[in-house]
Amino acid sequence: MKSALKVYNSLSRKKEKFEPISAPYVGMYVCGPTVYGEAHLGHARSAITFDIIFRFLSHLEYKVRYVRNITDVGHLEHDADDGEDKIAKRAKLEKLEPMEVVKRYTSYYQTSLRKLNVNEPSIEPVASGHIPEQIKLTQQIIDAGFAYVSNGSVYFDVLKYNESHRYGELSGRVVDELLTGTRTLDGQEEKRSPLDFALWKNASPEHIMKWESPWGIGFPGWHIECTAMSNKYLGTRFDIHGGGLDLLFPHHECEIAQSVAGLKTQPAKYWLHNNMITINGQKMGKSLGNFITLDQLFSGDHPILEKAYSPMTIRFFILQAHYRSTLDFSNEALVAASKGYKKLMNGLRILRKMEYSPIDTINVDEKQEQELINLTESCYGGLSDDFNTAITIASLFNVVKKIHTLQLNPSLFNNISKESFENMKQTFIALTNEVLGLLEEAPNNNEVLIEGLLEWYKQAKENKDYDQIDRIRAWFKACGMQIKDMKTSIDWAYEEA
RNA sequence: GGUCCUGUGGCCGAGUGGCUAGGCUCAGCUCUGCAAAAGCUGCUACACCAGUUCGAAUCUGGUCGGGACCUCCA
Repeated sequence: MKSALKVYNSLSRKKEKFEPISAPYVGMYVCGPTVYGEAHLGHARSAITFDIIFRFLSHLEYKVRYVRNITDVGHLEHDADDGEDKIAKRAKLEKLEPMEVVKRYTSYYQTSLRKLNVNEPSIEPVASGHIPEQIKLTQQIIDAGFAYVSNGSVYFDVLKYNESHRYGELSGRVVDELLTGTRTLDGQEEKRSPLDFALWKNASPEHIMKWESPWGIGFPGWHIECTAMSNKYLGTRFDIHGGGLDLLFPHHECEIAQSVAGLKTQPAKYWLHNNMITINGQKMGKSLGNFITLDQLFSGDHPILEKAYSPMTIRFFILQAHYRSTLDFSNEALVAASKGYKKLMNGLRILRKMEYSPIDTINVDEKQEQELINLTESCYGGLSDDFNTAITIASLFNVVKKIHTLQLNPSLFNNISKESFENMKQTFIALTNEVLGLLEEAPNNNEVLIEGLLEWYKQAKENKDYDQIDRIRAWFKACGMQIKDMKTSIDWAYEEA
């Protein structure tokens, strides 16, 4: 199964066989969020996409080191020149220390992802914690002759780089075309070419977040952090680099250039990009202001939300589409996802308790046996084909149908072997829980259930049905609770014994 | 304007030369104290035009529509 895994590589624009540089080890770097605002559905898609990849590779027994960064500095507003640091801007706006902003939104992001059952990456480095590495890498690029110092800032020399390499190999862009299409912006005088991007920016005195460097006081450019941190934790060359499709250009293109220029190698073997979530046909994003935060989804507190959607519903919704397709948000689609998710969980509940139990002599029917085997294998087929969770989920639903059939007609067990049943059961549970990360969400109406039981208890008391009373008390006890009989009412309490 | 992606049934969404995707919705049936669940059946699916082919939703060309990137963005 391991050898059959195929992934779509944005660099080659083809599906390729997945062969790690040094199996069984896999290094994966994914661009995480800039923590200057609440995490939204788009963040969830990226996180879940690479969570699945992380989980599936681990499931295939690769030893994966998954690095996902937190950008807490260096992201500029507007354009790359006279823009303001996003974090600093937000900090001013909220009258907070920049690190307060970072802390708040980092924890918001992590908490939301935890609710979505996204596993934590192996390493989650922050840009501000890697300033020396970024300075060092910048120096290496200067030394290699691909960057220049200008007015206290350092810029990557795109045209120079393009003489010996190809700037645009990932995004399919051509430098000449980029030049003609470039708008003239203010503050470009420092740069030799408008395509040049900052590796290090000179900080003005009022700038809040700044560090010392060989070129004066400043802060790192946006693209350099990912190259510096991926290099630090995964080496100069690693297996997978991921991120949102919107990061492909210029961010990932620049990463390649930085790595090739400063570290003399292509950073990643496979480049994977998840597509966007759209709302009314348009990309959901910060810039358009049409995003829905994860908390809003969970609480339903947003004008366009008709109701609240549980984290697992969101996860299921995202997994029902392939990660490279755009996925359109709508209440209707979310409601459908919610029901589909519950159907899958109901199947899981039945299967968990289901044992191989033929009622007559076993007489394996070749056709039914093969059908069951195919059903089980098709569940893997989806994930193995560029992590196509949509296909895997469709297959899982076919298994659910089979589960119901077996539950209704246990005599069908006679026609299948124990081995293939157990294999099906194990596969279903493993893929659903461990790989897709879809867990059961406990019903949240326990209060109602307890009230109902107390009502029943009261009835039993009135009827002096002591057997019934004892039984109900035992149920409460089993839940760490006890019933309190009072003169005028009945209530429950936590058992203190 | 440039580069790229995309258009699938009431809705969402896989597929990519011949084989039922799947989920949700709606209608009918079986089961059923009622209901739900489950099962079965059905609801003019592949934007349009032309071509390649024994055969195309799937390949090629064109038309129309939608989107992404080119500026911060998952």
